[in-house]
Amino acid sequence: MARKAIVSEAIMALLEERRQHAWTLEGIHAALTARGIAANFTSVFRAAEKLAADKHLHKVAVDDGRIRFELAGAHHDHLHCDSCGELVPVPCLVGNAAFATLEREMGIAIARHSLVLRGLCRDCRRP
Amino acid sequence: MARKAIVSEAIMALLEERRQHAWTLEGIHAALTARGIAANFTSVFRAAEKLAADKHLHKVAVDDGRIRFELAGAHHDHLHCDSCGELVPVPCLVGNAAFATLEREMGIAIARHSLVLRGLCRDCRRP
DNA sequence: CTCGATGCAAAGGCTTTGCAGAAAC
DNA sequence: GTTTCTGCAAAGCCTTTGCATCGAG
Repeated sequence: MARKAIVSEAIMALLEERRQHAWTLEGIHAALTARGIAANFTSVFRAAEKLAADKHLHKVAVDDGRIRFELAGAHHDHLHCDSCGELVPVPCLVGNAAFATLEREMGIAIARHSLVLRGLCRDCRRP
Repeated sequence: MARKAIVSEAIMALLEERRQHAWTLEGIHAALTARGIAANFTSVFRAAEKLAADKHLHKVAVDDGRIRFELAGAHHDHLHCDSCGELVPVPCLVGNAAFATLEREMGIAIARHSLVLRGLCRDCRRP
């Protein structure tokens, strides 16, 4: 190491505070700025990519085309709300047994997965 | 209707021939070109979007950031191969009972879902 | 004439890279 | 000095839109 990774540390600290929230780069950047860490957007991008490469963060893709980052750790899936666009964490619905069966039947190897539900979050369901 | 939707029909014909394949716009465009239908890329984009809006096609998002289109119809999920990048159709692993339980427990409404597995497809698993 | 489909060009949105400067060792 | 992080600017990539034109009714 040759220099203190301020941006990376700030990102990790931010995401630790909301352990299951999935952030866009823009969201991370805005949140850091809001707390007085005026990091450059590119620096946020590079730090987040590095953290993801180092397995500290996960990248999540949803249909709106924007990548989101969240803390690696206890696995969970997501509900992408059709109304407000939030990506809400939900417990994982898929059991290991299902994966093992599928691997055997199809001859594939499953390393991880991403389940994105579409519908309405709790708040948007009852307006 | 005011004019024959040649591009839309060509897209539907193409996707009907490989019912579970998920196509990028670029892939559709190339395939149409290859079979002598020199449609403009924009026209492919608009036709595909319209077909998706009309529920004839589904859009699938994966981590590489490129949207894919496939025939709507019998639901299935996908394996995104870490090696070759193909999006391979696999049978759905999630039961309706699981969704119903989750809806009740979390107060959400689930309309549909997208499960993308990451790992190795059959061909890439044994090189 | 009217309405939707098409083509070409250009703009958009978000992601990614190049390069120079700064900081820790 | 070496290495890594940071910032600014610019490029890239794919998606999307504007505008003029074409074609079927």
